[in-house]
Amino acid sequence: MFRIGQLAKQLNVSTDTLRYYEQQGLLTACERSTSGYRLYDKHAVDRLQFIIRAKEVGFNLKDIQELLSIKIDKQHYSCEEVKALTLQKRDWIRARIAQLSIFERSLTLLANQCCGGSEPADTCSILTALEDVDGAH
Amino acid sequence: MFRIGQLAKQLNVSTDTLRYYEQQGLLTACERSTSGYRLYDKHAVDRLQFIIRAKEVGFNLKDIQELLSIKIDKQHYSCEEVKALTLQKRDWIRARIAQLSIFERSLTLLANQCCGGSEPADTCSILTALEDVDGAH
DNA sequence: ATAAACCTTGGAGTTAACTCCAAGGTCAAT
DNA sequence: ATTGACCTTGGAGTTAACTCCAAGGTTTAT
Ligand SMILES: [Zn+2]
Ligand SMILES: [Zn+2]
Ligand SMILES: [Zn+2]
Ligand SMILES: [Zn+2]
Repeated sequence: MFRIGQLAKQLNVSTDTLRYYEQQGLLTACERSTSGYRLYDKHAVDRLQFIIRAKEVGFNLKDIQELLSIKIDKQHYSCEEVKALTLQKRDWIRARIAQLSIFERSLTLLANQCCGGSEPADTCSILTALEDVDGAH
Repeated sequence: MFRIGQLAKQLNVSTDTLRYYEQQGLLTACERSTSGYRLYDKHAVDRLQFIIRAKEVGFNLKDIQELLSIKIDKQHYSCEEVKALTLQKRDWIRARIAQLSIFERSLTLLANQCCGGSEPADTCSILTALEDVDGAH
């Protein structure tokens, strides 16, 4: 049994983060000391590790809540559901990437057309492209 | 001269958004009617159009503030500065894409390893990959 | 005994870009 | 004269995941 600071240090998160996770229902201390200190055991470490890993692959805390409730009751969930969650998140990320890629291309195009010189920006093609009504979209 | 609702409708934004832009110093009404109504002219349309275009290529409102202050005083800025802003934003977007791509690959890998069947998730490879201490990173 | 390091709670602040609301004033038409 | 559409302000709420703070209680070491 160890206290919040020790768990935090062990997995390199802040104690504030751990209290936040508890508040979000992700990771509750299994016990409290007589003075009210949170006490954790090895299972808590595993659970926190799971949370951290899930974050590393792109799940948000809401996703992770779902994953955790599946994890503690695997019999009552199917591979199908877990995979669906994973693919759904992947698709969301793909959509976000697609949007950002459009931005990236637009900005690259704009930058390529600008001379980047030190003369006044009077005729800067970036500015005129953003101004002009007939800007090709 | 027209009022906020007409400008909003013309460029398909909400009046709340326009008031927000004013509060952020992006677009101020050139005049107020005797009763306090915001009044805009053609220049305001151009300016709002500029803001919208800049958003469409990925600039945020803070970037756009900078672009606008360059735009209204082009003599005192160089192409170099405008291009730098553009490239800087592009690089930021590239970094974000890179992070998301890592997520995307991780999730795809996880999904590929899971059978996705309707049997219980007892041995689901996605869950075990997130649990196992020796998970290859 | 006392200082340092740790813990508690509740609540506010952060970022971005809005969005919504309440309470009230204005304007055009019927 | 009264409806309805429009406008004003100020302020709160939204999302995500923390982060920071204050005021106080606990533990450990010297
Ligand atoms: Zn140039
Ligand atoms: Zn230029
Ligand atoms: Zn399976
Ligand atoms: Zn599976």
